Amino acid sequence: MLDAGVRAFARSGYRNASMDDIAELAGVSKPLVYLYLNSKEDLFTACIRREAAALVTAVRAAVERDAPADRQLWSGLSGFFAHTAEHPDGWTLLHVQARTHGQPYAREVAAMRTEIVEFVTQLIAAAAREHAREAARARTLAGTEVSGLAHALVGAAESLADRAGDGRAGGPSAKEAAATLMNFAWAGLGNLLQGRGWAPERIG
Amino acid sequence: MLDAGVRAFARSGYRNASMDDIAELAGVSKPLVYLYLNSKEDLFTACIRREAAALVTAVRAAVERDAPADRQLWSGLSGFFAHTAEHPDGWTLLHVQARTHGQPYAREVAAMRTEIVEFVTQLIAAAAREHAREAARARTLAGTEVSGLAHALVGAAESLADRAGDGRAGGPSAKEAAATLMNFAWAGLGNLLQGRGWAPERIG
Amino acid sequence: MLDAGVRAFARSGYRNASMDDIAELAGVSKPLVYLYLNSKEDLFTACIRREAAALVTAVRAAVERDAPADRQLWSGLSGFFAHTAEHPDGWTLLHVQARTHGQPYAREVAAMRTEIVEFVTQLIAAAAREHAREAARARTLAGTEVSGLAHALVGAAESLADRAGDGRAGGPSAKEAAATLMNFAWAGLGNLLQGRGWAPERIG
Amino acid sequence: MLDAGVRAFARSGYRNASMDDIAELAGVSKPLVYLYLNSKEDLFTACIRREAAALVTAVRAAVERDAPADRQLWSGLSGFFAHTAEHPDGWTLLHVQARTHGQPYAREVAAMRTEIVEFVTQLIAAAAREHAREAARARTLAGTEVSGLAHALVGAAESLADRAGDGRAGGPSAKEAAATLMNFAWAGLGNLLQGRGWAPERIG
DNA sequence: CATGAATGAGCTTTCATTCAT
DNA sequence: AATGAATGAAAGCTCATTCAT
Repeated sequence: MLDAGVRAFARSGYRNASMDDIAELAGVSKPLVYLYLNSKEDLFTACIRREAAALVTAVRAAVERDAPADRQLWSGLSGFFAHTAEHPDGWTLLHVQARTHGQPYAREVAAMRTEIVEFVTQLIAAAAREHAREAARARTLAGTEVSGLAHALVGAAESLADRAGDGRAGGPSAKEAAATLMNFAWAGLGNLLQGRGWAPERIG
Repeated sequence: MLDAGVRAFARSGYRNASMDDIAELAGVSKPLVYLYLNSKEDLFTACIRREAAALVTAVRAAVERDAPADRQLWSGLSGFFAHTAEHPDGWTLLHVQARTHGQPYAREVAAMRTEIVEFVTQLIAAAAREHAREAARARTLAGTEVSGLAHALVGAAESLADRAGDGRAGGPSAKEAAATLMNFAWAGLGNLLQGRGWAPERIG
Repeated sequence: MLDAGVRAFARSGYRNASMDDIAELAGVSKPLVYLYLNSKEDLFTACIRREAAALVTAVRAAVERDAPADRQLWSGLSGFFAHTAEHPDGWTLLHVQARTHGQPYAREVAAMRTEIVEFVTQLIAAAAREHAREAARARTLAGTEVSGLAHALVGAAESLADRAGDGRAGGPSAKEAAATLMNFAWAGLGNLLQGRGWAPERIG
Repeated sequence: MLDAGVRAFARSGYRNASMDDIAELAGVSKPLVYLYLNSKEDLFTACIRREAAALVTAVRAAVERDAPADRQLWSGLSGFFAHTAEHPDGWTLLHVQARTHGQPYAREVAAMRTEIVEFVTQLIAAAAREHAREAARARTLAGTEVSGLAHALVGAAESLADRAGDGRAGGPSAKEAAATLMNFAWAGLGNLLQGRGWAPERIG
């Protein structure tokens, strides 16, 4: 029944998907939907929560604990791309629809996002510590720098996931996408740690 | 009058924003809205077009022509973040709402996005050429690599712009966001050019 | 200006014809229409009155006074068919549109119709008197009989006029239509006068 | 529910009768009307079809098969007048409203009318054959003459029915109206068959 | 005298939501 | 537990009508 909701909401949008459609898609009668999920808003919330939980769970399960930080990040990204590719409706629901319809829903996915960003932040911090052990003149990163990188990384990942779900099959595989992203992000991190970050020095 | 449309659509979504609301917000009567913009769909299209044009214009104006490629990219990003921060409703309209409601609108912003991605692609290619002049053992980038980088960069920028418009003031300034992104992407470009990309195989 | 009204009302119907259409058709601005004819209802009424007057005038002018009654009737019918064929919009306005939209307008054309029916009634009565002078055993007609014939005659004439205006050119000419009608009506009158009317005698 | 539609449409006209009015008249809520009859147009069509079928059925039932042709015609006319007098709204719907509002509806009643005209045509032809058996020097009628007579007869009948439905009680009864019409038309037929038609040339 | 600009009111249609069964 | 039947409320759109110029 939630399946029907996710699918309908993802494909038609919250307003366009009617409760009739959803009930029919689920193969049950409309009042039954109301019995289990009190209202359209509640149904939408329930769908979002389920998809958010599924996504977080998938990413968590994909992460190779006890591996080096970069490897953990890479495996997490792989898991993320694999899950969004396998559940395009769920991803659309979270990343497109939930954001489109005001506060209660947007907050719901914002919470999930924060969770992921924090996880990435910790990985980056761990990587920085690892790096510090190995390299001599490593500098310490400010919190905002780490957080900035994490946000950018997550943002780029979301973008790639959107692009993959655009319907054109034959795009990059989940692991390829993850590798592409690591190429950019990890290099940036390394440079930053060695004091070779990019800066608009030429400005007054 | 378009202002009212942009604001209402951005905040309530296309379906939820009623023509009554928009008319009231614009301080005019509903029939007047229909007199100037023939239908709700036309109004939506007009809003999207205006905001897309404004954004592209702003970015174009911000780019420092004749500067080195990285500097051009940075100034363009700064302009982008400055504009989206100053016009959060316009940005939401383009990036969230227009994508949510079917083909005609999505195509409109897809065109704008393509324009920007191509611009970034050219900058990256130019940077690669500059780099080739300076560094000895620079390798040539494949077209897909450049394009991949451009997409990731634009995607990350969009994400950061979203975050900035979330309403929580005190986020990073436009220039800081641009610098973060440069750090994220430019280093990746450099590493790629020197054949030092990240790859999962290196790890256990 | 009334021309435009007649045409628009006849072709689109009272509700479908908008004041915008009419003003544009008349080549003037809408407020001007309101200046001369206070409202849409007044405009409609004015159109009906004009067309009714024109029709009655045309029929009156066509009647050959001082001729025998049958000849008068025939010439009147000819005039009627000629006028309705030449002014199909006017005829539609009177016979279709005015009847469709409630009391005030329906009454207007009912008055005109009454006038015509009375005229026909008098002609029939005159014919009866003429007949009485010529034929020996003529019987006197009851008022209801005369009136019934007049009504039927006028009704049949209206029907033929409708059929003629249906757009298929090449129908019978006005004079032919009038002759056809005379064939039926006058014979019926003659038979009645000679006591050879049709009656359901066989019923109990 | 169709009753309400017929009544509202007949009295107010298609455009003037609002779905609110109809729903209220039917004692149900507006959405229910839309549930059963999909749109105003469909409701109108359904009303027309029902009334047309009812009228045709009533006329068919009234005709005394196996009686002589004139008797059949008379009984059919009686049935027609009786039905229209008993269902004035239905008659108005068919004869006034359906004709006023464009092709799909007009066609619907045109079909019914054709059916009736053809029935009358056959009766007249049968009468001519009967007449030929009895009278010696009967001439054969051309098809156009028969058809013209049928059209005129039906047209006159329609007109008389309109008059009866005008609301003024005390008009002629159904049988009287039928007799009047028979007098009007049957005599014409007889004269025609005997070559004694009326023609303008006979006069001065 | 004539009009461009503006609106109040109403119409058709849809949909989330609820009872009686 | 499950549903067919019904509705209140609202939305997009149109049009007769009026001022300020």
